[in-house]
Amino acid sequence: MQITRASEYAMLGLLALARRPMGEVVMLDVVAGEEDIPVSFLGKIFQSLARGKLVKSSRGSGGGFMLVRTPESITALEVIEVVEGPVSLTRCLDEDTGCEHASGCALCGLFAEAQDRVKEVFSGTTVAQLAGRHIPGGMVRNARGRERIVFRSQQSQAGSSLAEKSAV
Amino acid sequence: MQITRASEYAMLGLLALARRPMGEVVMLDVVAGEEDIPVSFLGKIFQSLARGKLVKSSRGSGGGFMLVRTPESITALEVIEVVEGPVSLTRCLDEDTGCEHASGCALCGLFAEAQDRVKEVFSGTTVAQLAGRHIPGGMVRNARGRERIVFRSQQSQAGSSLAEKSAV
DNA sequence: ATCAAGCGGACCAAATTGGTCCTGTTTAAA
DNA sequence: TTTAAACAGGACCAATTTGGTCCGCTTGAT
Ligand code: FES
Ligand code: FES
Repeated sequence: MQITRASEYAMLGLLALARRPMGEVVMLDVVAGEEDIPVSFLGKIFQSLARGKLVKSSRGSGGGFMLVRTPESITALEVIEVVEGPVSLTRCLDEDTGCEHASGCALCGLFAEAQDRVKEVFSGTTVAQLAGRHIPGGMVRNARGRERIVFRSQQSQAGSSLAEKSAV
Repeated sequence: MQITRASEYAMLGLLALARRPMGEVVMLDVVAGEEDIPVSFLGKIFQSLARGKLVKSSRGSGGGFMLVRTPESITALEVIEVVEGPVSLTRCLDEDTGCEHASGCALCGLFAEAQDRVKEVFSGTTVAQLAGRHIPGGMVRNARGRERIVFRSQQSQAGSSLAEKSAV
């Protein structure tokens, strides 16, 4: 269950759609600009999202992407699995390759439990919930070299040294 | 928090030591043979374990490795962090590189929660607990091409198609 | 017809994974 | 005091994954 940039970008992209009225079509570069994601990479990711029936694409002038399901019905786990495939915390838990050490291996049980916990977390969180918590892109993003405007998160993000940099 | 082979081998290696009377010195190739791990790779891993003060090595004839702490006191999390370093579920949670999207990002909170859950699981399990559940290597291992002797795990490992292959 | 968008595949560099191998050093024992 | 057994450490390696880019194709609206 490794979370790569692709999953993160997918989630952020969906959040950008979720912030808008349901059914609104948004162009790729708008989303990419809003969340500061390389547009060509986001294109790839939204292709997966479209294949996974989470968004619908329309081509040509006036085209773009829209949500096909309500943000409340899309869980983070779905998003991750759509973009990363059926991933697992370790190769031992992988469906096809499987565990070399057979069924007696205590580790498999431990790993499986840990994986279940993270799946619980992700399947218990929806895009809508995240959209509610998310401060829209333009305000917050670091943007790889652009100015950073940070205001204190309502989530306790303990030990973050970002607090001092506020209001710069 | 990606679990690679190194972590798995480290755990299995420690289990091999934990099965023996405390303080017994075991050679690398014995452990490797017991758990079916490439001996040269296991050597590397045990170097980390030694640096992490989980095992002590002695060189020369009659040398090998021994536990320096009781199996009850070593948590799975410690082992993983010793061999993998301070790993995180996603790069956004990485200490140094950090999160590009600053403190307002709702995803960070989600990822952090998921990561906390898996850390809970791993820090709540000791080598001793696993050793109790683990069927010793020679009986169970698949051994990349060697014969496989499987008997049903006492852990419910649901959906495992291995059951049919029992007693082959 | 034409232009604006996404589609899809080829391609890419860098990092990581999962090792091997060789040259030490240390230590016990012949 | 050799000598052999065992780990230490570093160099090296191939395969895979990650995080993208690019370009030509198709689709759709005007
Ligand atoms: S074999 Fe990898 S954990 Fe059981
Ligand atoms: S920036 Fe990666 S999750 Fe917040």
